[in-house]
Amino acid sequence: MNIAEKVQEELKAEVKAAVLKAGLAQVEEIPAVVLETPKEKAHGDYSTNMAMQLARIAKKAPRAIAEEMIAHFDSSKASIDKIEIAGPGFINFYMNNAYLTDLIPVVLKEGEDYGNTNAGNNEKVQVEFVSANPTGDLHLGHARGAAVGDSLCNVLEKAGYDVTREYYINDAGNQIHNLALSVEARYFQALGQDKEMPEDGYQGQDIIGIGQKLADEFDRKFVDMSEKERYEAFREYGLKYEMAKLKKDLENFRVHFDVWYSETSLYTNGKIDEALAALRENGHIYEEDGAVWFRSTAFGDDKDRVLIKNDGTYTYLTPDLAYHKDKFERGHEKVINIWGADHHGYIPRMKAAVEALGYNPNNLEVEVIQLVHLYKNGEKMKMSKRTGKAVTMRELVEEVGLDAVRYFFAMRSGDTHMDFDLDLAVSESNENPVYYAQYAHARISSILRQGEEQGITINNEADLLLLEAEKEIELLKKVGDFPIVVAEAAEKRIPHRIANYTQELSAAFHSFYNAEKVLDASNQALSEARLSLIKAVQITLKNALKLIGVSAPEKM
RNA sequence: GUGCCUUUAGCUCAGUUGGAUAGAGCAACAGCCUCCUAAGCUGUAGGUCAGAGGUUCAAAUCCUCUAAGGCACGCCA
Repeated sequence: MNIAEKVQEELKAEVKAAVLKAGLAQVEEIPAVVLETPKEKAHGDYSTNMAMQLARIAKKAPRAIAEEMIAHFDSSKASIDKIEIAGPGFINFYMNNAYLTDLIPVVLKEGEDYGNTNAGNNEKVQVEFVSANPTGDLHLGHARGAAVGDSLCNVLEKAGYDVTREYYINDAGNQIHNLALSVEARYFQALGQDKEMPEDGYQGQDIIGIGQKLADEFDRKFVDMSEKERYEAFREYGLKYEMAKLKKDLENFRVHFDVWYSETSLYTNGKIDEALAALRENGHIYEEDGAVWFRSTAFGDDKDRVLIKNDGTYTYLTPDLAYHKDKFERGHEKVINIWGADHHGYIPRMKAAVEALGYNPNNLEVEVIQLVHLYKNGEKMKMSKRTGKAVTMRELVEEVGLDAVRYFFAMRSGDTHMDFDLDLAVSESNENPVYYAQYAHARISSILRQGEEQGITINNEADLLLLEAEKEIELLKKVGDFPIVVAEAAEKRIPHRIANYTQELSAAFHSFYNAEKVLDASNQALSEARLSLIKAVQITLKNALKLIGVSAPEKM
């Protein structure tokens, strides 16, 4: 348990003890102790609303209850300096902040592990994200999903969950069929022959590129093949090419997957049949109009869903539910899907399927990522995937820079519609929030370098109790919050909380930097203590930025 | 028409167990570099938390209704 958490736990225990000693309520009546950090510094370091919560149980006025509680407080036990009653009945605690200096050696020692907790209890969590069809370039929406998904995975890992990152490759359905036909058309076109694109073909530049590449490399080799052979060749080549590109783009986006799960494998290894058999056995399947249906309405869906079309092929849902069955069979306790907003209507049927297959639908969590609108020169940019006009993830990164893109997406909760201001993201100025945190890191690095030049370095014997200025204490508190923030972000699946935190921590540092000088040749002891402090800040900031996939530069 | 998401400062957004005077960045205004990076700091101004009811000691937060914008409602994926 980290230090800040420990202090809070002690305090909570004392609050509870005081209620009991004052005879205000029975043990089982006491609500969970809520400690919060008041927005106003004047309201102390922590406050609790216990007195107000007890008003009904103890049948007394909140302020009177607070009085009695304070009378029974053992201040020595929980590093409390002063207690006050305020407002309608808040009890404010002013802590003895000496404990905070204990934090620094811990951070320095843990280094990149600082912030790790076992809040997740090693729970096995599988996160599926991006999972874009391998039929074209990743676009803006995928970039957001990738950024949010990756950050969430990082946060979960740091908070002690056992995370598997997974990409579901839709390599079996209609879209691959269309990909093959699109490649074929582009190939013939590259050879100067007339060939129309299929109706639902992929118009993207990259497919034109494949056609050209095949023409350059193999010339007329495919023209002479049988149609079937040619189709198979293009299908395979197109898929391989697209997947390689996808993986590379994601690597360049600092996103890594543990498992690339092939939809086709569900066909070949019998998982689809197994899933269908399981549903049939449980009586959730019926036939009508020549099709096989899943009675998903029995599990809260608004209509039943076709699993096998009357032409004998599966709908998209069928392999996907087999995939989800497999996710749980592999022992994942929680399965998290990160889906684009355009798929949100799909959630009830997948939850229904999970339940029908015998699993708890609450263990399937779907995080919906809302659309991104790109703005340039104050105008909204129009885009369409069908015509291949969408801005790709690669273009976005090239234009804006990776750190800025990751940061912009990490800043915002995934479930809000987002406006992405290209001009702001591109600007290398104080208008761009990504530099705020990076600049803090670079500044610290610079001070540490200069300290070494001046012979003032971090010293394990430094007297950290010298750190008592207001800005120092605030900065230390922020550093101490980090493990709690990570755990909260993980539990609530809100990775944007981390981006938020980097701003808070940076703000505390910049403010400290302007108020106090770190390197002071005339005060070696204080300089050493402050060096330790900023080193701890640097470590924390770097760890936080790493969680959201943003680099921590030494110089800017 | 039905379901889901959104609506908070001029703009982009935090506010995720209901708490005290609703916050940050940008934009605006006024200051701060003989001093560790001014991509910074300090201060000022800026709000009917879309609207109306309700729940309670207390609501931006929970419930109901209304409005506006977005997305989805396929034997497509």
